Amino acid sequence: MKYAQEDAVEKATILFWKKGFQGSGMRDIQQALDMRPGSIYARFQNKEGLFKLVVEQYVAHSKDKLQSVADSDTPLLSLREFFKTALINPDELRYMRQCLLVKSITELELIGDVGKKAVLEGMVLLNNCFANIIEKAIETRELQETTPVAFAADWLQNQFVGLRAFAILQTDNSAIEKMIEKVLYDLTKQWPTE
Amino acid sequence: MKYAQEDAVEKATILFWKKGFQGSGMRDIQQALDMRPGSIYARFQNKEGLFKLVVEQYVAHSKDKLQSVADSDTPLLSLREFFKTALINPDELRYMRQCLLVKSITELELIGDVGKKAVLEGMVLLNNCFANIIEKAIETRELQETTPVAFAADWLQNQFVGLRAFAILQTDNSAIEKMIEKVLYDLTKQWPTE
DNA sequence: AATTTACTTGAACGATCGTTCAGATATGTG
DNA sequence: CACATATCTGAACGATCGTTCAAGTAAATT
Repeated sequence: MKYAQEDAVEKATILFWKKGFQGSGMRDIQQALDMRPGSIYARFQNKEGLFKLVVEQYVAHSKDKLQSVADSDTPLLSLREFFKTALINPDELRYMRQCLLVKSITELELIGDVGKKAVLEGMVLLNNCFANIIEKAIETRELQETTPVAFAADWLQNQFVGLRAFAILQTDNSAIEKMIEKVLYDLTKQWPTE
Repeated sequence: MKYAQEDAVEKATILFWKKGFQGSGMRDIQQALDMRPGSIYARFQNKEGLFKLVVEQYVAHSKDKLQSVADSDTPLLSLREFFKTALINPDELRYMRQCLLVKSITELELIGDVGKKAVLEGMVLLNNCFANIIEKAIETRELQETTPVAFAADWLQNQFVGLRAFAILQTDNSAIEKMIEKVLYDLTKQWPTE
C-alpha cells in the first residue's frame, strides 16, 4: 500500500515533468496512475496535493544525488558526472533534461499556494546541497580556499538551470559536454572581487 | 489600423509573458485586447496565430536591443547595462525577468507546430545576435582574440537563461548584480582548451 | 442615397477541465 | 459467516476551454 503510493507519485512525476502542472489533466493523471478519480482524490486530496508530493519526492531524490556527490572523495569530479547524467540521456528521456522545479517556476502563478510553497522550498533545499558540495570541494583542495561558498552555490545552481534549458534544445551531446567543462573551469578559477 | 494591430500584439505579449500560452485563456485575451472573439479570430486566425505574432515581435524587439549593444563602441559595457535593465526592474514588471522564449520552451509540447517553430527560430536568431556582440567585443579588444565566438555565443545565451531564472526568484538586486559581474568576468578570462 | 465591402459583435457550440459522491467492492475483525 | 471498515469505481456536475457564425455596424465606392 505504501509502495503503491510511492509508485503512483513516481508515475505522476513523469507526467508533470513532461507536461507541467497545468498541462497535465486529471484524465491524463488517471490514465498514468491507472486510478479512478475518486481514488485519486481520496488519497491525494486534489491535483495540487498530488503535485506537492511529486515535488517533494523529486527534491528528496535530487538531494540524495547531490549529497552523494558531496560525500565523494572527489566531489568536483563527481559533480561533472552528475551533470553529464542529468543532461545527456536518450531521446525518450529528453524531458528529464529540464529541471522539474524550474519548469514549475515558470507556471508558479497558476499553481496554488501549497504547490508553490513546495517548489520554492525545494529550490532553497537544493541550494544548500550545492553549498555542501562546494565546501567539500574546498576541503579536498579541488577548489581554492578563497571560493565564496554561498555565492558560488547560487552560481552553480544557476549554471545548472541554464545548462538544462540549453540541453533540452541540443541534439549535439558534445556541445553539452563542452558547456559542462566551461562551468567546471569557471568554478575552479579565480572569482571576481567585490 | 496597422497601429492597432501592433498595439494588440503588445498587450497580448504582456499576458502570455505573465501567464504562458496555456495559462492565457481566450477570455483573458479578449479582455486584455478589448476585442470580441470574432474579431480576434478574424485578425489572428486563432490563439496560436496570435501567439506566433507575439513571439515574432518579442524576438524582433530583443534583436534590436542586442543589435544596439553590438553597435556600441564598448559592446561589453553595453552588455552589462543590457543585463541589468533586463533583470532588475520594479516588482510590477517582475514577470519580464523571465525570458518569454524560455518560458515558452517549457510548454513547447503543448503549443502547436506554428508557435513552436516561431519559438525555436527565435532562439536561433537571438543566438546570432549574441555571436555578433562577441565578435564586436573582440574587435574593440574588450575580449581576447582567442575567444571561441560560436561557443561563447551559446554560453552567453545560456548565462542569460540561467540569470533570468535566478532573477525571478530574487528579492535582492545586489545578488543579481554580483551574478552579472561573474558572467562578464568569466567571459573575459581564458576559456578552457578542448 | 444606394450598394458593396470590411470589420465587429456576442450568443452559443461541443470538448474538456477539476471535482464530487452514492454505490460497488475488497479487506479486516469478531 | 456476519458485520464493520476502508478503498475503489465511474457517471455526472458546473465551470471553463478554444472556436464558430449569423447578424449588426462602419467605411468605402458608385
